[in-house]
Amino acid sequence: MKKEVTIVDVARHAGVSITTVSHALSGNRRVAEDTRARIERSIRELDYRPNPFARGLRTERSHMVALIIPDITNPYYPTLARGMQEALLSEGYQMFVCSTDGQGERERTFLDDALQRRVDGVALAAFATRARSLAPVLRADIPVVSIGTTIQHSKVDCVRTDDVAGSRDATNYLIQKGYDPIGMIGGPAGTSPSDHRLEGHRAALGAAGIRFDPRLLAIGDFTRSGGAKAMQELLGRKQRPRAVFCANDLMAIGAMDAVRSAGLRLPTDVALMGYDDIEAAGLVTPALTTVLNPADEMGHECAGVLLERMSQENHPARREVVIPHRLIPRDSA
Amino acid sequence: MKKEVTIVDVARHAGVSITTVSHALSGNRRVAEDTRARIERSIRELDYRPNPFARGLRTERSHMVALIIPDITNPYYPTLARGMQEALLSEGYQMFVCSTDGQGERERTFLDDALQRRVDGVALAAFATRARSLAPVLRADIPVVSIGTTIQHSKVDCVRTDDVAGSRDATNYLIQKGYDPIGMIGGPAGTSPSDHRLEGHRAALGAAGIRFDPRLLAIGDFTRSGGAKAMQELLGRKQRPRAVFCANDLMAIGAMDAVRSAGLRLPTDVALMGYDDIEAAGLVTPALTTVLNPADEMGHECAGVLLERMSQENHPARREVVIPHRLIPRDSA
DNA sequence: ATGAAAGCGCTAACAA
DNA sequence: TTGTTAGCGCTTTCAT
Repeated sequence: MKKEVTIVDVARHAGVSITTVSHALSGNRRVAEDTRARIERSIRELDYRPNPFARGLRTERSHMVALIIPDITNPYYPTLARGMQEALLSEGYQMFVCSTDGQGERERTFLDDALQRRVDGVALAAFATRARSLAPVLRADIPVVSIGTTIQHSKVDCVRTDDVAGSRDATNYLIQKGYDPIGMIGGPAGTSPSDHRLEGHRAALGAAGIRFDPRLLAIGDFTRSGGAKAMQELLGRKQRPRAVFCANDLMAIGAMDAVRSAGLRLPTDVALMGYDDIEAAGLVTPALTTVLNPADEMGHECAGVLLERMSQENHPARREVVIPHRLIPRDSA
Repeated sequence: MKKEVTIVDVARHAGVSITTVSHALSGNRRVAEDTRARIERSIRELDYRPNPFARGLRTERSHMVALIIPDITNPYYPTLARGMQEALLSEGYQMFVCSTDGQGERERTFLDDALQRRVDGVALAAFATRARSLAPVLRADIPVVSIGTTIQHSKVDCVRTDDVAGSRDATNYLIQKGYDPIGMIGGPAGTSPSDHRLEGHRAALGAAGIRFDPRLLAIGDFTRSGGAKAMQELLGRKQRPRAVFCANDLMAIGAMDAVRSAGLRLPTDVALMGYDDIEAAGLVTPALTTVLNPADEMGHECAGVLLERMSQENHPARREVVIPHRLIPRDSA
């Protein structure tokens, strides 16, 4: 294990002080052209890489952000992660991804770990999180962007789609197609995307003069198997829905499984809609009619919002970015 | 922005020296039971979190590892990433994921970034990488584990499945089912998984006394659209294959697309096999017959191998872990 | 346009 | 069993 090259080595090699090397690197003050050239040559020749620990110790910045998501095997999130990382990389930030995999307490664990590692920002796509578990992060003045959910706190930015409108559109689509009755598979109550998607669903029914019937609603956990179970439930009830709007694609795909195992046909016996437009939505048969929730763009926006906050001392006003959704008609409804 | 709590604050609050606090934290030397209790109480009361920069500056360890993968939207990799992170977290390591998205030069960029950030280990699932671009990492004595590919270097561990045997099994399965002729969609030549999967394919044909016909081979890039294009090519050739073994599931799914757009039926006109058993393999219609390449377990093993190397000073012998594969018969062949 | 030097918060060698 | 202290490699204030 040979010794690491430090700024001292570079300074000596270039015949300047370490101060000058530091400034040549950071651009924080003017350095004569030829001096800078000499320094750059030394850096190259010695293969010098500034030590991030020493740097961080002084500056209290890690150039790291944490992305906390509920389920990395839900293809929506890798796409989001990629969009976000793309934008961060170009500004010299790295990102680490924490998947809580449905374990609520892991969200706090991850938040804690992020704090401990002195991340410069946090993006949170969380179901279980209340503002309370964010308290330590906010106290540390670390920028937070909430994905998909508005968090009521003056310092938490938000990037989301209009879930209410998206679900209204979806349900309207089913209404216009003439399906009756129309059911829904929602997410756990109290999590914001669930609540909003249910709200939009009810709004559309209401506007069409249809009474919302709680017996046509089942609850899943946003996974495929959760969707299957919820669909089984619906199929077992007295009044079986003719069409079902599912709060995400994964549950819709699970619902397909259940419809098939019940010996029913899609979409002849039961029509189905999802939400997100993950890639699998186009792969399944029949291809899933769904609402596009542009993961890639969401990721980009999250990065943008965080970068803005991380770059300046003066705190800009709270931002709430709403990304447009779009209905994607396919074969399942 | 209030001042951070440091080890000095803890020491003062507990009425001991910072040395003792440090040792209470690291366990590197005995601390009297009541002293330790007092320190722990102070830590809790002050909400102290050791500064990783200061720590890293002294210890030269970041407790970070980098995972470099070719394509995060290929569902195989998120699963692998999760398996790996799971195992790392329990040992106090974090991981950041770099998806090169088919851009060969980004592999080097990421490697460089990892180096700069002083990661303690690197897991590399790379196509484009030659030992040469690993040189700086190896020079820095950073443990590297190669995923899926044996890299000829005494210090690079490897975790992989037996791709040759897996593809042999797959092709044998097609032979036994009586399909004839049997084609293949491979990956770019020169990348190890491609080469091995092709090798196994040819071995199976050879053992069955079937001559390998290069006109039954097309090359894709491991993506869905690449698979579709390759399949189109095969369908356009004079001798159309009756069954096609694809080097991964994503390409097999793409091949399905192509078969359908050509107006042919699956598996009646063309049978298809994949490799990996990603979740989508069970979702498509007909469900894809494939070879299980256990991503989760691979991730765990990678973490294990890295942790072992990172934990000890004495360098254990090079390790090559081979994870068993398994054929998953479904409906596409 | 450049340097000298303080100090960020920790670990570990040395001392008691 | 505990404490004193010298750095780790950098940024930045204050000088020149």
